[in-house]
Amino acid sequence: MAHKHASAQTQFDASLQTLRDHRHRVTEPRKAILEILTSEHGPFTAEELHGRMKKGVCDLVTVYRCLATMEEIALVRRCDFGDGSYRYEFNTGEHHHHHIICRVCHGVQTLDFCVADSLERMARQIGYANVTHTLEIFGVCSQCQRKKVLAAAHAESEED
Amino acid sequence: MAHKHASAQTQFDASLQTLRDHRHRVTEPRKAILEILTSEHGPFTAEELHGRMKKGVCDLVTVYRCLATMEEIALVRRCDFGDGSYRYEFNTGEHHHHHIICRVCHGVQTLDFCVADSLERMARQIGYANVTHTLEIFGVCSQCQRKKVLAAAHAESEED
DNA sequence: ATATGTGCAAATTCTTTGCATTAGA
DNA sequence: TCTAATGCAAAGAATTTGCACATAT
Repeated sequence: MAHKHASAQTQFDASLQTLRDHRHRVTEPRKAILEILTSEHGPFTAEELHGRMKKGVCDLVTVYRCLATMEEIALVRRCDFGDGSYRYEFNTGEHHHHHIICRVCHGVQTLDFCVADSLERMARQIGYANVTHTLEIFGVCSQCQRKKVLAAAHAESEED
Repeated sequence: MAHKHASAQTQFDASLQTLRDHRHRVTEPRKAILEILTSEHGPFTAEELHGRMKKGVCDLVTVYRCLATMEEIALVRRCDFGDGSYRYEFNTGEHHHHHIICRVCHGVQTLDFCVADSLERMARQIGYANVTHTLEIFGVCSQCQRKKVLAAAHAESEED
């Protein structure tokens, strides 16, 4: 229980090895992406990742291609927050978690909670193999609730 | 336990009322969409819905607009099966369920199982209001597993 | 009567693809 | 060396928007 996450450095090194194991080359763009994903928090869109890289490391197209490759070998997981772009996060494998997204401010919080076991067990029971899942939770965060209450106080004619 | 789902007709009628309650008009395109969603199974893409409607009822654009309106008032739920388009299903409210999608044949099966309670309770505990979630499960269905085994038997040089 | 909803066309946005060039193993 | 990876430009696909016209309430 001391430290349940591997260090970012360890994850980064392991991820490069995973690339090699799958006969994929360890290139600058791939390292840059994995560097970010193993050291920073939120899941990122391809564009956000590209924006976070040092200028000129690679093209946005390459980011898309790298992420596709990484998803195939389960190095990253893809999330959908429902706003039209996909987001990617490092796949820690065992230590699975989910996000709760505020529908108002779009803030993201990580939930250290996962229903994977029961879910995937059930899927296997009905004959599925290689089971994975995506789960996102949406709500309105406490801060945005407060703002809403204030706004409602001002214009109280809209509450149907 | 006799019949836990409301009849399609009941759901349809109630959905029209929900439109009225929100001061939205009950139009032909909206009726056509709700007709399909309350009577047919799978979640559908905007294009699939449009294809299922009688010729000439409305434009595809209108389907998109109707679905957006309906999602806002929680008449429908949007699902993402990870293939680039969103799918919509009638939101039965209480009786929540999920899908398991075969990654190979893209078949969809409904799971009469939901983790909503524990999830949403947890989200509320940490201060979120108006909590919802999306959950999709992916796997390889038994039929596709069988085919894969056969294929592997033929070309057994590719297993890394 | 009139604001809301719709059709058509065109724009936007995200993501993918083709092909010549570069660079890891 | 030699195949996999990348850059650039352009295509593709899903969804959204603008504006004139139609239609529920």
